[in-house]
Amino acid sequence: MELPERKRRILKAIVENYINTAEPVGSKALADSFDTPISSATIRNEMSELEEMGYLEKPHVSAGRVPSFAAYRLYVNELMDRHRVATNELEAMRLMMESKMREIDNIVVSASKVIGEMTQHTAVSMISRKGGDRVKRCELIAVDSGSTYAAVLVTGSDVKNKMLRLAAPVAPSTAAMLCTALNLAISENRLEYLLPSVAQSMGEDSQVYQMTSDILDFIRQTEAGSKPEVYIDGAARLLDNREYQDTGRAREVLEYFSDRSKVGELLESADGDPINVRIGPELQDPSMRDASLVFTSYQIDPNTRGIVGIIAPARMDYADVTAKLMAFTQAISGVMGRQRKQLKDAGETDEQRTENDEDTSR
Amino acid sequence: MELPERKRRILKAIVENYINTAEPVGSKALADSFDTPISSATIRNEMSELEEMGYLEKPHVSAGRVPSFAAYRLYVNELMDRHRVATNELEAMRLMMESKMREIDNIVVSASKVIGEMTQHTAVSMISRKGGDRVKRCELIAVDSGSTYAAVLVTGSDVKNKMLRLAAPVAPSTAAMLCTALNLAISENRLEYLLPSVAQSMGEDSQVYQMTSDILDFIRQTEAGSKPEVYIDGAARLLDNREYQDTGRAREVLEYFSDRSKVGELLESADGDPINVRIGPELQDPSMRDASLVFTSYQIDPNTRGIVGIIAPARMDYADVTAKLMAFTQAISGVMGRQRKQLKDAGETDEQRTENDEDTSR
DNA sequence: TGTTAGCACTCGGGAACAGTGAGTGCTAAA
DNA sequence: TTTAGCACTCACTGTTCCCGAGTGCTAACA
Repeated sequence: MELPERKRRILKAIVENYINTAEPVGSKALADSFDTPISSATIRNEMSELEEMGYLEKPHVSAGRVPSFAAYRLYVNELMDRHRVATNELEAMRLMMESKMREIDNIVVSASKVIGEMTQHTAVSMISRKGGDRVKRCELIAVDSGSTYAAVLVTGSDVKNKMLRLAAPVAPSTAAMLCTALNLAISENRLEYLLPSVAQSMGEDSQVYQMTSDILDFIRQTEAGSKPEVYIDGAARLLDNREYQDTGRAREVLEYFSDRSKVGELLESADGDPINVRIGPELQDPSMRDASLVFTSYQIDPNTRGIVGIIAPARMDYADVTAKLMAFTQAISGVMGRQRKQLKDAGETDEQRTENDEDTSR
Repeated sequence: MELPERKRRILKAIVENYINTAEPVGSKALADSFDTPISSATIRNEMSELEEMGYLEKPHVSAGRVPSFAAYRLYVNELMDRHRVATNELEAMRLMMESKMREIDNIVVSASKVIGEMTQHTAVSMISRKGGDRVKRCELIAVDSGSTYAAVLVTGSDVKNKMLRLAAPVAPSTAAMLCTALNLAISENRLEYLLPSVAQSMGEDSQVYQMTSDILDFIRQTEAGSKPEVYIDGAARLLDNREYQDTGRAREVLEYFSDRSKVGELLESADGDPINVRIGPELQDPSMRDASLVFTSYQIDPNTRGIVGIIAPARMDYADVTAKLMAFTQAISGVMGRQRKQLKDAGETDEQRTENDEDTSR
């Protein structure tokens, strides 16, 4: 059931007005803001119908109307102007990205910083790896005289290391043997037989047994996929919004933020859309009831993608935020794409790595 | 100039009263709270003298008095009862530490969580390494067909790795040679001659040159000491305090928190004292003017120490907080000590690693 | 039939105001 | 030196009142 044009225009105006002022909007003020002359009475009629349809709410009888969550949803889906970011803003973002990427050695952190500063909202950012990376190889490196080793795991796209502190030294030659056995087990995909066999040959009390067990744990952990790290930038900016002037509310949300895994789950839910918008109740969490999350994802490499978004009151400038997020994704994909392409090209021409490449890989 | 006994008792009572109620304390209420009968008029006289001496302040003429920062300082230095933590609380802490240490793989995070939950304040925690760790060895590991290597650096106490993405493949044998050269240069302490010599033999455009340069950067970076990671737990708890009901103030402090390096600097300033207390203006930052920081440090290994503390309004229960921090340090040093001792003992008896050991090294 | 003008009604919020009570400083007596 | 007494201050609270923005309804109008 399509909303008639005039209702759409009115609803859009109400949402935008409310986004800007955070105050219930009344019929009179709204009538004035239209260029086509239309009386406040007419608007009142339309409003009361929109209210019946569930798009508007009255805080109390003699106040104006406030958009419902359904209204925000409709606004985002159909009403909102998908405006482009001004070129000077784009330029600013590009600059910001460049400087941030240089100064901070992590794309996730940079992403949240850039988006946070651009939108002046709380930004969240994380990296999501598709599937657990299979461990391809393992190296053992003696750190000191032999009672500390570092286990280094090589996966398809990453290298991880972990210190193994042993209760007694293990000879380098023994470690080397263990390493060979491990790599054999890895390549033959027979990891589960390794521990029993070590137990048999060396005994369950041996340092080697302990070591093997630790390494296997480490491998399992790595393949299970590390819990993704979630970064949050500018949580304090939340307090700038009228809806969080009440410390109780603010506390709830900040508390929610501090449980990164919840935020991470939310972000993981990104579907194929370029921009995902979750409004208020759609976030499924009471403490976030009057907030919205807008986020997008970008490819970092074939099985890694970054997700970045902002969390702000449901009354937020969706048009602005989505535009900025889009611009960001484009910019970053540009950088990434160029980098990947370079790598390929370079395979033939052996040309020098460029500045961009260096920035992000650092 | 020593404060007479009665003034001390009155000041102490005022501070403690204010800590509990967050409300200006008046002469009458205070007189009642003393067991030795003493009239409110007398207290008024004493109070007005204490005010002259700079220990008390009046929010306005007909309110009670509020302790000044100087009063807090005096309270912490001389007046406060250094009470011990109740044994059941100690037990709770021990349990908490055990579970946290198991579930979170990082001592810094655990420390802040435990202290944060114990005190119900915002906890900060970091690790500070004495001096840049010298790199002792370097390994190169091929990740894929040769265009990606991982550089693994071994320092006295740690192992770090970093991916080197190359524009063109480098043969494993070449990498091995580079590795040997690197280790030679490291052991002979002649790193600065390496790059020029690679340039000469391989050319400045070569992948090996690029690789060497990246590795040298990485080494330099590692030896310079990574910027310490600072963890903050329960920032939202700040909002529970009356002094941060005002969102403006709260925002300032949260903003301050988000700049970890500032917090880190503060913590680094720990001197030899078991407990450090920085009250209000002593924090040297306008946004922290009415907050205090109480922190302590504990040894992790010979040149690594952990620092943990809490940030809360200047009106905080110093006695409680310091006691809890002390208890924490003791507990953690106990764990660490046992671990170290075990390592040594184990050298002779080759006994199994214990649970504690495993917990913290994970 | 849809739109508009007019009107009575609602109700949150701000201003004005008075009363309360916890607090103070001062003075004079114990 | 301490204390009782007293006058004074002033934040805070509750009440009342009024304003005005906003609504719904009705009747006139295009």
